[in-house]
Amino acid sequence: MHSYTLDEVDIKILQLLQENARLTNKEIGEKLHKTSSPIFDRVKRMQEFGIIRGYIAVLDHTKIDRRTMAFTHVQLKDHSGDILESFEQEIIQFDEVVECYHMSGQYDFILRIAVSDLESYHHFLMKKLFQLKIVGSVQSTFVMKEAKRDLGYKLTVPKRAAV
Amino acid sequence: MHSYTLDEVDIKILQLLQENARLTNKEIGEKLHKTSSPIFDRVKRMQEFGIIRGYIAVLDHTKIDRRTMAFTHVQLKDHSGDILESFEQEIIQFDEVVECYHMSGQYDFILRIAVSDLESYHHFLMKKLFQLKIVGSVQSTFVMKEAKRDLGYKLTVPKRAAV
DNA sequence: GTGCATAACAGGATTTTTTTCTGAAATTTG
DNA sequence: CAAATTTCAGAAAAAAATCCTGTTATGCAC
Repeated sequence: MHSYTLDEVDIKILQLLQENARLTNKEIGEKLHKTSSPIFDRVKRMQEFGIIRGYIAVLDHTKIDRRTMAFTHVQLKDHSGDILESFEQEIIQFDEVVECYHMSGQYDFILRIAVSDLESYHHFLMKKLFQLKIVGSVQSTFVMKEAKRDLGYKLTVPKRAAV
Repeated sequence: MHSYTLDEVDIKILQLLQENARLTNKEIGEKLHKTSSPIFDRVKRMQEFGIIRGYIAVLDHTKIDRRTMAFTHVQLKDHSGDILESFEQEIIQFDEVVECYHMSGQYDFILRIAVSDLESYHHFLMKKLFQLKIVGSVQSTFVMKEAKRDLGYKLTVPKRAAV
């Protein structure tokens, strides 16, 4: 079988696991009025189909010396395919860069940067980002408040959701 | 005790759990040349101290009808405290808004939007974001490629990391 | 350095969960 | 409606989490 259509039970399981991946199959089953067996089978199948990509621990970034978060908007001087590729390859090596997206529109890249403080951010700009000669303009903005940061997605039962 | 200093063993455990929260204590122990007991105790303590906030399943967003990702930069018409608060409260209710940050600098808010396609994005703008009368200007850019998306952080042994 | 207090750890016992298996019930399909 | 397939419950086995005990290691005061 090479396609998978999520039903309501799958959706519920995914919603629960997106909130708390440590729920036992029994606990999930109780919420859905089932035993642990079908939960086990469904989770296993969704893993095999790549719907569930993995399970991770979420840390409090304020407690591991990453209090300062910024979005850094980067425009390159040049836009040949090779240039884009090599910028991308270099920038994602830096630990400060936790996310890097190649964007349409005004900016070529949006980076999410997580560092301990402004001094570290300055160091990142000077010693790392600006060292890449292809960088044109950079615009930095800092997160003052995280109003919402969902690592999961709200799910709905799809009309056609074969994967 | 009300402070916690992470040592090398804690750091290693956190690194491993950020990659794969399904590792057993025994497996982690083997990598660190310890039995499962100290791993169990340390993980439990780091949970109690809020260093580990939780465990979540990571889904493939392309397989759950959230293929289109955008960053939406919002400027408000007004900046009184109440206005900011109420915008924030309203915008985070929408399922399309998976992240919302109150920013310093040019934009007041950066939103990460995850939807199925451009039509849905258009719908979000017209029927939801633009309905909030306080919204001044909006600039949308779309993710063409996710070059890097780390949900965890690289950790280093801190000089002083009491929490 | 010595002794004391504390923290870290190994090993084992117990409980809980995962995982596998089997057959019955429900659903789908022709 | 009958056959095929899927979903599920229940039980059994294997593995993991959890708890406990005592020993070793570590840090600290003197």
